[in-house]
Order: sequence, then structure tokens, then C-alpha cells
Amino acid sequence: MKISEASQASGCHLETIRYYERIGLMPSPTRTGSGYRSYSEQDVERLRFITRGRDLGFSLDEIRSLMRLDQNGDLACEDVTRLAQQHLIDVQERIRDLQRVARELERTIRSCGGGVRAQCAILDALKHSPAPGEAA
Amino acid sequence: MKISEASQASGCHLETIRYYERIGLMPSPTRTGSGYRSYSEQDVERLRFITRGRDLGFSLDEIRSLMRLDQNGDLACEDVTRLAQQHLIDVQERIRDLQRVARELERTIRSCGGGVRAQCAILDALKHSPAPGEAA
DNA sequence: CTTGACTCTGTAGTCGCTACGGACTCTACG
DNA sequence: CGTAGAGTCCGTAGCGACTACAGAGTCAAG
Repeated sequence: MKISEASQASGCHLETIRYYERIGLMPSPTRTGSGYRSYSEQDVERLRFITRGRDLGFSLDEIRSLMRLDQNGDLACEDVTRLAQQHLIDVQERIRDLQRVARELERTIRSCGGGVRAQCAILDALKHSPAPGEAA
Repeated sequence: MKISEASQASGCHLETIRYYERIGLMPSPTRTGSGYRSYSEQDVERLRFITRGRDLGFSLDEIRSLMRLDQNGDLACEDVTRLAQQHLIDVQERIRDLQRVARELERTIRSCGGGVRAQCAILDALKHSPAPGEAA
């Protein structure tokens, strides 16, 4: 199938497919006589694999590793689990960071509610607060 | 003060200060006879303003807007609040996305716990799950 | 036979930095 | 006075993960 069909079938943006090929994440597909890329069902599965990995927040490098482990066959499971667990930890940390940010924003926005415009509490916070996250 | 001192005083990386100047987020500072940048206390405050904005996840463009609003004086408060609220919504959305990702990862990792290595549940999930987030 | 949709390649832009190379300046020590 | 080392200058390139574009070629339908 042609690249636009592979794109539709995999849910992966057309230009992104070419990008994955360029960086060696996807193999160079076979070509038609006139030079058009021709993808197999297996290629589409690989694209879906990558897309799902991205949806789960894995980096392209991590996905590369996962695919290598997948091809290795034996002993892969442990390594895969380790990679996934580390990734989960990273995600959880990012969540905590963002929650801290959200709390800080809420606090700041709330303090501005009054509407006395002589000085804006939000701008004030940006100017004078002791770096959010630092201190309690 | 020189750039390295301004860097220390503001907590903003030295090269980042030059970068902010290059993109017009910081004004061009005065220069010493030999061409060294010379920063005032006001400049440092501006740098801190930017850094705190970044810590709260605002983009440099949003920070640019905030600073413009700050200089406008009147009527700014409403606009500032709107900007901050929109940003809060974005942050909350990102948190939800990440939480979904974390749940999905936990589920997948858990299902791999057994350790029968004939086929890895994590890789399987990446291969066959109906795109996480889609469907319940 | 022409029109329009598709595909090709290569390159540049995005965001927010960070790092480098090679030249200059300044300070302290001998 | 000379020199070593630290600091600064500028311009450019790299990161990650795309996305967008220009200009050329290809293909199918009317």
C-alpha cells in the first residue's frame, strides 16, 4: 500500500512516517517502479507499535529499544519491564510537577479574584514570590 | 553587574540570558567600554519574572504578554487573569493526559508480573491494544 | 491531453534552551 | 612587564519529535 494508506491505517501522520524512516526507526520500504514507497501490513503494525508507544509517552529511543527487545525474543521481558517501570516513574514525577504548578496557579489566580486593579496579584506573584516550588 | 553575576542573582543560566536578549525577551543591556554586558537590579528582576513564569509552565510568548500587560498598567488585571486561567486549564489537561498514561502503564506492567516469558505482556500491549485512550 | 491528486526529495522552521569554537578582555601574580 | 587563567564576546549548531514547504515527478479519470 502507498504511504497515505499506511498513514490512514496506522494513524501516523504521513510526514512522520517518512521522518521515522529517515532516523532509522522504520526500515526503508520497498518501492514501486516509479519510486513510490510501498508498505506491508507488517510495516503498518510497526507504525502502530511506535504510535502506541508515543501515546504512552515513550521517547523514540525507548521505542527503538523496545523494538529491539521484541526482536531478541528471549529474556526480553525483564528488560522491557524495567524500561516500562522507569518510564512510569518519570511520568509520575511529571504529574507531581504539574500538580504543583497547578496548585500554585490556582492559589495565585484566586488571590486576584477581588479585582482591585491597582496592582495585579498574579503579576505581583511573578515578581516577588520566592520561586514557586521552593519553600512550602 | 556582569552577566555571570546577573546569572547568579537571577538563577537564570548565563547562556539563557543571552538567548532571551536575542529573541527580544530581555532588552539589550548597557555595555562597558570593552563591550561586556552590564545589568541593573531591574534587569535581574525581569529575569526572575521570566524564570518564575517558566517554572509555572508559561511559554516565553505568554511571558512576553504578561510583561507587556504589566507595563500597560490599566486594565491589565483582567487580561492577566484570563491568560493565567487558560494556562491553568492547559496544565490540568496535561495532568489528566499523563494520569491516563500512568494508569495504562500500571495496568500493562501489572499484567506482565507473572513472568512467563513466552510472550511479553507489555510488548503485546504495544502491538495489539486498541490505541490507549481510545475506547474505555 | 489536461487536470488534479498524490508522491518524491531536501531543507527549514518550531520551542527553549545548551554547547561549542575562536577571539577578545580583565585580573592577579611573579 | 609578561603571562596564565578566568571571564566574556559573537555566531552557529545541536537537541527531540515532529511539521511544513518548494519544486519536481507520477498516476488515474474525464
